Amino acid sequence: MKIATWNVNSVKARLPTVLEVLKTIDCDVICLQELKCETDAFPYMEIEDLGYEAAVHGQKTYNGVAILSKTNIEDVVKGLPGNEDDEQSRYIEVTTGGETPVRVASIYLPNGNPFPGEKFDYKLSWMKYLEARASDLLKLEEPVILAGDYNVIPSDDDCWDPSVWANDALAQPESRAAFQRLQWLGYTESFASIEAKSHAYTFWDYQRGAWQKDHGIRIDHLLLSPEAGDRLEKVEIFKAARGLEKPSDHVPVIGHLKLT
DNA sequence: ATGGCAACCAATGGTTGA
Repeated sequence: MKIATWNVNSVKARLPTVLEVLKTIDCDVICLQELKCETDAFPYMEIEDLGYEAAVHGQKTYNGVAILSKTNIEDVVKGLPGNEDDEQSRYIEVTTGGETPVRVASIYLPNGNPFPGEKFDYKLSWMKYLEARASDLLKLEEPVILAGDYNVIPSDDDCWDPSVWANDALAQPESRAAFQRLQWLGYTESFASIEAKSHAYTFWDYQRGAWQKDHGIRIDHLLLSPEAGDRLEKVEIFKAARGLEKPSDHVPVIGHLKLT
């Protein structure tokens, strides 16, 4: 199984680009974030034409997450369980995969800037609910994949210049600790576990020529339960997506799992 | 000199993102 996570930064504003990239990477499951459209406005037809079923949790203007799968999607959960009062569409979870079912979540974790402040508090609170849900999902003892834009730079080696990010919500010790706690629960951070490369990025700002200078950060991650982590074969960052016309500022991260 | 980009909604600018 090939599974990807990708923050598209508006599915409507760059639909041709999105469809082209999805065709190129040809994954079985795709987790999308920052749709910036309401659930009913999602381009279901175009996505179905590529062979995908779609589960969508959208909202007007901001946020919005989806999971696309080439096999049947079941047991859809919209919103982070336990955090039902959250009005922002940042979490969707499904079971898919056909004969070898996997539980998959598409996550758009709050940015948290400016730090410190209310938005940072919201980020940390959201991460606590995510940790509780992640813990519950382990009890399934099945392959679980928590995929998304975590808005966390795990270490100083995951950005081009730590000093630039020192006061940013994405690199705060509290953000990193909350991300680390997911791994202490038993989840494997795919890229770090088998690529072990520093200064590999998944996001480059539109500003200041960040892409041309390779001033990026690594904030899009695939976290795997033990049942999925054992079957991880390869992780790719589809960097070419950032060089296309009208690109998203994020690129897809793709995990290859050998599921029997 | 401390910005510079892009999307969105609404409106010819403000908000948000990372």
